[in-house]
Amino acid sequence: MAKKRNKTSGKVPVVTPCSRCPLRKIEIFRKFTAEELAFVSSFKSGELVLDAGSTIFSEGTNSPHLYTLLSGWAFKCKTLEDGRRQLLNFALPGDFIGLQASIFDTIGHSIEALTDVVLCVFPREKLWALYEKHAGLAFDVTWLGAREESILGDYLITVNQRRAGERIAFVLLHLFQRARQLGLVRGNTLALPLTQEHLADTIGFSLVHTNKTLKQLRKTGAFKWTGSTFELVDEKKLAAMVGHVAPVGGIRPFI
Amino acid sequence: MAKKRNKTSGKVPVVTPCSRCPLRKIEIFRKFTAEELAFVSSFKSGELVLDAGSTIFSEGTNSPHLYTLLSGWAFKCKTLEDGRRQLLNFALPGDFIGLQASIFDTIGHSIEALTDVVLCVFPREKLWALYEKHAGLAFDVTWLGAREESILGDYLITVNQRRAGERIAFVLLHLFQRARQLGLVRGNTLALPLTQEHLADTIGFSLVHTNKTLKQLRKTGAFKWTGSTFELVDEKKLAAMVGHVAPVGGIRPFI
DNA sequence: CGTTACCTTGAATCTCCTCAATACACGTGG
DNA sequence: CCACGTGTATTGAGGAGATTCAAGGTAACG
Repeated sequence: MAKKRNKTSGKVPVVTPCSRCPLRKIEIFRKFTAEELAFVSSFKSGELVLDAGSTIFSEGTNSPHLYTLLSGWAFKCKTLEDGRRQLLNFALPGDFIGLQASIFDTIGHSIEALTDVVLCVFPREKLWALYEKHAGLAFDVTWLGAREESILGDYLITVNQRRAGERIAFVLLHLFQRARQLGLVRGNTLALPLTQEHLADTIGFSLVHTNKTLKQLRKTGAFKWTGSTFELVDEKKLAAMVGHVAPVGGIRPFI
Repeated sequence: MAKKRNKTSGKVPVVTPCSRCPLRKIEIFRKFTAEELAFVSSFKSGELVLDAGSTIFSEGTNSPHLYTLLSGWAFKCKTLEDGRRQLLNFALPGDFIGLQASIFDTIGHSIEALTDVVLCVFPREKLWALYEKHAGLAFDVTWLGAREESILGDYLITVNQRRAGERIAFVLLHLFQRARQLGLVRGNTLALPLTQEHLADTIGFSLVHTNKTLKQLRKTGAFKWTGSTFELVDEKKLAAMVGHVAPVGGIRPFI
């Protein structure tokens, strides 16, 4: 893990200015007005670089900061007394992290880095100024919250009503599509930084059963997944297993 | 069902003005400033009265209206091709209905009235004015969205990681606590307008298994539930079965 | 008094879980 | 270089938990 750090540590001292944010080039993100860009630039107070496996937020705590994910993957999860845990959703570049903490003064889930990550840091106390001065950005924040709700609803029905194979197909397709929107897919191949245990905790099955179901799914030839390399061979076939995935499409804000 | 209508039909012609909204008296709702109250009053364009069983929103559609629930119970649900369905969350008086439709231009779930309901109607097109002129109310909208997300997260872990008995205990306790906050509980008794089938579709079990598990739970004596009357006999005992329920507490907005 | 909606129960079956063991890749220290 | 621990993936066997099918019961309503 220490070795991995080297990959990013060279960039650490230089904070990416919002005007040159690499995410702004991605077409699914909406364009800012000059005023909005100026505000967001002043809103951003720094960057946080963390290793894979780090905890970004702990369930039940609070923080003076809000984050957006600039690069890397993370996931939100809740843990039960006896150690069972549930992954709630994944965070990919452009996603907002810690909204609940700002709004309720305590966050209902932990957030953990799945890969090395870079986070943009915003002081929570200025969120109010955003609402007062930039209705468009305020609307964006609501949009991002509503999107989380929408994704959780999709997870809830998938994970509660579908069989093992369908659940796995849903999660894989969902993540692939989100990653593709962000330009993280080359050809049909994606660096998918999940273990089977993460997947098991997402769909609510034991690791063993997840593994056995995955074995069945691989036989269909719809995808290949070895190590951290995921290749979607036949998207339609995978989609057919799911029933339907209603992606939250359209142009989206990213702060 | 037609008979039930009589109960409310006398009130239909008279639209409750926001200044005399009965919900405003309930202490968990935050107080409006005079300006906010005036804006909300002008924002509200009418009331919609529907019988139990009516569909308020259909999955995948849109509407020129936003609603808040003034009285009665409703639930949000998603349906699969083969008819399996998943209840996502319940709506009680003061809850916002149709936010997703306003934000994404299409709603990801249906909403159905569980009892006869009265809804306050707001024109969607004025939502933007709310964001521009009343940052406080805009923040409230975000708050309500984040609360939905928080509740869905609780459902997701409960329904995915806990056993049958725990799931049922969670839902019953959750609903009881929400209803109590709204003054719907007399003594320890609540009019709970759910069937066992609704409960089954909430927790993700078959009706048969839900019924059998419920039978076991009743033996503990923690609650009584016959017909639409629910009595919480021993709250601590019920809470102990759940593990924990983290209620989204504190003062809340209602538009 | 028949219909409808909801609740209850039993029996057979299948899905998924737990326990347990093995295999492989990787990095560490001897 | 090899021995070892650690994290991840894989496989088998037996059992608990949930499903489905099927039948009956009760209360409300017209």
